[in-house]
Amino acid sequence: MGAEHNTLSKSERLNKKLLIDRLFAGGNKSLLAFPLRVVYMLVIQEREKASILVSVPKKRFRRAVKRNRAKRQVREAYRKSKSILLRALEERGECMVLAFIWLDDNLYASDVVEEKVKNLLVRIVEKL
RNA sequence: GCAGAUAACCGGUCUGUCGCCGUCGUAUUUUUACGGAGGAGGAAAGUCCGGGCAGCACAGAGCGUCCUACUUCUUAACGGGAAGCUGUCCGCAAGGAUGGAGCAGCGCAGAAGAAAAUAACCGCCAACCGUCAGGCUGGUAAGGGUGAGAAGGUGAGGUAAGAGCUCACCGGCCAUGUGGUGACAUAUCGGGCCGUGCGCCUUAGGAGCUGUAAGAUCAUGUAAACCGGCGUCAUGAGGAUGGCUCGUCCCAAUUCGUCGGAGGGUAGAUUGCUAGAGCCUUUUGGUGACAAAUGGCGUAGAUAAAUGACAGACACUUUGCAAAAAGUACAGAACCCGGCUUACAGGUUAUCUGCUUUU
RNA sequence: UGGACUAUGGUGUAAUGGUAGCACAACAGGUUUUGGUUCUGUUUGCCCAGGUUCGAAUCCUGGUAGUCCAA
Repeated sequence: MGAEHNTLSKSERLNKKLLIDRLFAGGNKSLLAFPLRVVYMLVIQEREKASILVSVPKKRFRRAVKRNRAKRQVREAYRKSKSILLRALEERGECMVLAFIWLDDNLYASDVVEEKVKNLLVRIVEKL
């Protein structure tokens, strides 16, 4: 696995209820790049270096088609640019859990979303 | 040609790069890697009906409660569908929308109006009283205004005035005949003949409850819940049968303590999970919904939830002389089916209707 | 995913199918030197669209928005 293989398999998705509860319980850092907010937390040891979760509230888009599109855009953007984060984590030997939350009522073009995700990842790496 | 009606169908295509989820094959101890084949809808939506499937409950009868309600069919079933009957409304038409068990009995109907059902306010007529005004007694449903609804309708005869009081026609009801499986239609006859709406009610048919987050298995683990034994406390005939009654069943139940048995919940994994009242072709039966037979097909299975992102080309629509520009609907499986309802850019086919033109 | 329910002035909340009330708020006027209190008056409503009915906030159907429950 490297920068050449920009995969995003099932094991990189966050689906453990306990971890999600801890992530949103409070006290964790969050960054904002409108229309996205990211919440992240360092964890001790997981199978993957970083696992993510994308959330688009039903209040923002009532129709499932638009919700799915927003989630797919964010996932795609993370898949393309996750090497920024992974390299930094590998240097420090730590693991991380992230949650992306959609905040706006409108859809955006894919390149805009990708730019915002990159921006967030770079800022996370800076703050480590 | 234009404008419509009905029914059925489609609802973008191709190429490249990078990915996601099952599955199959090969390699590999596993991890994993490579390759093959596949991967959202007509509504997947709303969750409005009906069923399958699963768990729990369950001797039975009557009543109650709830649902359905023109007829005949269709189906696993339905409140759906088909074909018909009949009333009302819309449309020049093709057609469309919508209602329809029964009326034996009972109740209600604001305001208005004399009166909302064993009708006399005004009016009309007659007798009596009075001085002319009028009063009083009786008859009268033709006229008046109100109202959603006013005592079958129209005409003629008749009468003091009127009145199905009588007659003709129309409507309605009863009986009989004919046609139809039937709703019903139609013909004849008869007696002078039913106010409207809603509800109760009556009749016929039907309905156990919960839902795949059901349920099953595994692993961790042993509770204050369950079962049985023993002891103990107070009460003294009850408890169960989904609302009530009858009937039936239990003969002990309840409190606390103790011993033994059994294994519940939470988080997780696997399963349930996709071959099913399945889809397509042809033929036959049927007006049709649909049914039967023959042949063929293998067709998503996720779980904080995959089926995608980007680029290019084409196609279609609108604007435009052109170049070109803008746009390409509604919408995302969550156990599975049958319907219903709602949303939907644009397009195709068939039959039919109206108008117009030509032959 | 499965199920239950609600929608009435700016806010909270009533109404048996028959004129939509009440309280607070807002506004205007009176009282007061002024403000408050108080008195009088006014304004603003049945989620949307169909249907049943003589008549619908109420009954029925379909939408929209919101709330709750199971986990």
